Amino acid sequence: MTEATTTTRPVLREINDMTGSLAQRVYQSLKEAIMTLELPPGTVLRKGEICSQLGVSRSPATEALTRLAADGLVDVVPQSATRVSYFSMSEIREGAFLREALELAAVEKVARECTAEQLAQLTRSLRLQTLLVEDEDYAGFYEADEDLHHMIMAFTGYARVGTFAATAWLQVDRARQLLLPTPGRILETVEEHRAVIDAIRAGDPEGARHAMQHHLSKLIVKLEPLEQEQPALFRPLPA
Amino acid sequence: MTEATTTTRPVLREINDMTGSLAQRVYQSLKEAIMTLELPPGTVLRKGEICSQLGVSRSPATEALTRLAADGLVDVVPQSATRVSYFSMSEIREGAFLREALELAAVEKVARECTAEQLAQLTRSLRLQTLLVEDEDYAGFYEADEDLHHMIMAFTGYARVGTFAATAWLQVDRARQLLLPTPGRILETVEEHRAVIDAIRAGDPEGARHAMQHHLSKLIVKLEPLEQEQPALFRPLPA
DNA sequence: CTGAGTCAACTAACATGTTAGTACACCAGG
DNA sequence: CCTGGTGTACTAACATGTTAGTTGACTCAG
Repeated sequence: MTEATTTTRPVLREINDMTGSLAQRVYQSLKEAIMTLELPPGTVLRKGEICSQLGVSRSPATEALTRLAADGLVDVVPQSATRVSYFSMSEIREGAFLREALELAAVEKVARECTAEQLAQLTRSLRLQTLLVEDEDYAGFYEADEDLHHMIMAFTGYARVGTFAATAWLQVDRARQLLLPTPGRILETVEEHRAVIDAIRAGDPEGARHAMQHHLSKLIVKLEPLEQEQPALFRPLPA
Repeated sequence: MTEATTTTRPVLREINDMTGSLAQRVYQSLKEAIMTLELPPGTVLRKGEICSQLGVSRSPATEALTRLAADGLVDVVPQSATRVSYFSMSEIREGAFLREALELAAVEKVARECTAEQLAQLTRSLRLQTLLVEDEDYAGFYEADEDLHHMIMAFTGYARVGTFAATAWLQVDRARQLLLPTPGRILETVEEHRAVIDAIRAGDPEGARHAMQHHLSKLIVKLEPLEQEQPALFRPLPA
């Protein structure tokens, strides 16, 4: 009764229905929970808890934590503790900067050498987005939005660009969970996407670049106030 | 006498004089050997050998290999073997693309908001390069060259940009070991650096961007012929 | 009441034992 | 000679035991 139960709850997704090595699965499970804020910043991750909750030994758990540390999603205090990393506005800005650099380069390249089939896929995605907005299906729109961006990066022909961008984007994406989608913003988003795709269709790299830059600049503006609104999620000590 | 000694040689740098955790040190040691081609592509890395050569147990060795796999420097065949990854021209092009994207964004930002002190540091680096060229100190020049690029990325104020760029650049940097520095090229390099810094000094982001793009484009041209010249180092099977 | 010093409990880091998947050599059959 | 199956040796992946560094609570002097 009086015991102070801390974090021993079914927060982690079951790993049995996942694919890959155990370490890979544990990593995915933890990453998901961190990104959705089910494991909020500051949460202490104990190897023992992870092992018992997911039913694995310490080896895969250790590897998972190592990878999360590399991603910057957890902070390891040697010999002491591992915590979910706090938000940091400077890291969020940095992530946005990196993502912008990569995505602008990508869209520029795609505008220069996009095939008809690829263009058709982009156009199809845009039409889907329009439909989802009409249906007010926010979750679906969110997914279609991400798909479009992934598509553009995939069309560069460089497989790892997407991976890199995703890693760079982690801090931004996590913070984005705190933003509520508004109908007005979503309509704007579709129009911004349209501008990007129009420029790609026109084979206008410079135009595509600017359209994408305009699109991406909208997000960071929304994120900036978070530090004031949710100070608890941000680094208590800017160590 | 007749025994076929494979790879059991003092290829790895001693880890005792290094800092950080054992895993970190093993990682550094292996990475260094791979990047300098002392461990050429295709070399099989056995945990056991690494352990005995460096005098550590399998845990830190495993973590090191995991990180190298994440860097794309080794290919792990599950349950079977871990090999130093082969060169791949498409991966090299991809690395160059990523690095260009990041460095152009960086130099653009720096040109926009560079302080007097930072500009002085850049100018100093350029002067040093001039001296090193006169002395025909190629190794020193190589280092000064890298310093300049790191400096520019550091001046963005974003700590991880450099880390990201370094990771993206790994394949390119490894391939670069095969290029012999020529006096003519080095003189050109200094001039290209000068153009970049001049544009930064002038507060001309667009100009700095183009100067840097011109500079970076020179390298990939030199790398392209390598696939024909050293086919053994490239992927035998484009799996 | 407050501060430094001590110590016990807990953790990550490291070492080692165990399991299971892979690849290669060998052999039987065509 | 070549092909397909089988078995063994070897590896990474996983589990578990051990060590050593950190933290925070407790003690006791000021």
